[in-house]
Amino acid sequence: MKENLIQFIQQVLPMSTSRAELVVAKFKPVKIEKNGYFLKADSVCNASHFMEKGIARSYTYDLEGNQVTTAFYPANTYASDLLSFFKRTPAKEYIQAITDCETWSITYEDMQASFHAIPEFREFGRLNIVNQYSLLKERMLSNLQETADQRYSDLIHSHPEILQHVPLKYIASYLGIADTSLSRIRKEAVKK
Amino acid sequence: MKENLIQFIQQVLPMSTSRAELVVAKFKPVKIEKNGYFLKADSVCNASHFMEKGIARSYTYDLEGNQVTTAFYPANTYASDLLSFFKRTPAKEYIQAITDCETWSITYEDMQASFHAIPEFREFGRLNIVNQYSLLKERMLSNLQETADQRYSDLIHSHPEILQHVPLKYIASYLGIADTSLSRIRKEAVKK
DNA sequence: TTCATTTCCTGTCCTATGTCAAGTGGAATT
DNA sequence: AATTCCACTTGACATAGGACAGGAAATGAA
Repeated sequence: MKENLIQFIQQVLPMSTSRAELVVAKFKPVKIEKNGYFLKADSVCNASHFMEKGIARSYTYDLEGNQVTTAFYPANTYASDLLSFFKRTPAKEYIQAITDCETWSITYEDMQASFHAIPEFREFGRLNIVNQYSLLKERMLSNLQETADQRYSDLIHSHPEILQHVPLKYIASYLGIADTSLSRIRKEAVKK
Repeated sequence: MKENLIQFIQQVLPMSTSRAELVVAKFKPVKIEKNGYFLKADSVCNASHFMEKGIARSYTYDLEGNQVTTAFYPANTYASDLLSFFKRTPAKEYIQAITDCETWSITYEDMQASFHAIPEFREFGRLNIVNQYSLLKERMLSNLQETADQRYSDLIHSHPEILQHVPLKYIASYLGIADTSLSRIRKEAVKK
């Protein structure tokens, strides 16, 4: 049942399958319907989710009150507000299901307990955060250095499933451009 | 001697000063002269540094071979290539002293040993990474949503010491703009 | 079905920023 | 002192992307 999660963990930190089964023991299956919320802003993120099926996104609001999509979470990625989860502070973001989703989820308490009991778990936890940090850094660099059409092209090549299910306006704000601009970029891209 | 480091740690994770002294025990003083390197690309980051004095920056090269400054590390911040340090992989970045620097530094081996021995240390380590992640996220959002002159203004207000010591071209590439554009932004800013 | 809403595309015009080339002043080198 | 760099500025022009308004197409509700 938890093969994907186990594989994900072994990819972050190689370990025997028997150890990995210990690590995943406290993850429980959760289903969230399309448009439902994993997390709402101003509440403390109490669970951390591995995406088994479906696509979610995180978003927040800018100063003018517009929604800004900050990340997409397709299957086999890890969805959580790290700051809120680990520091027990109110989240600044919403995490919402774009399609029906199934996850393996673990609460803060269970994770802390497992961190204490299972050295591999805490090492996995640390490396998982470091990986997220690294992905974010690459994304920031690509925002600084690449043009919007390069970033769009990168996104749909690395995660084509996003294009299938996600409204373009979400993708536009994720890329940091107006939805009209994305529309034009797509028009140009078709020509090539 | 290590007051600043101890204060930094207690700010990340409140704990008694006696516990904090355990945590900082393995940090050693290091001096790096202006233009010297904390870390070079392609080597594994073997030490993690708390900036006691001075300013450093990290940089990498873009596809056209231009240097891109990715971060500044003024006093009382934590300078390290997290991915290289924790995953033991070759760094993609250089970390260079912009002025003469003094740091408190710890090796990977000492940190791993202390992680095992001191629960507060590993909790501090995790929260420290989470904080870095959160700062990076805020920076990415400001890159997406704010104009270059807003970002410049944010930077010099939050870290005025950077402007004193750092060549403008480094600041420009950090902000993701051409140095000529930064020059014009500064001209406009003077008027206001 | 019909009506309302949302999503997406397109045209026009505008602004922020990039590119390239030239020039100034200061610091370092000889 | 003369020379060479380097950091920084400035001007002219080009371009990516934003703002706003209008309209087509898809979606959802009644």
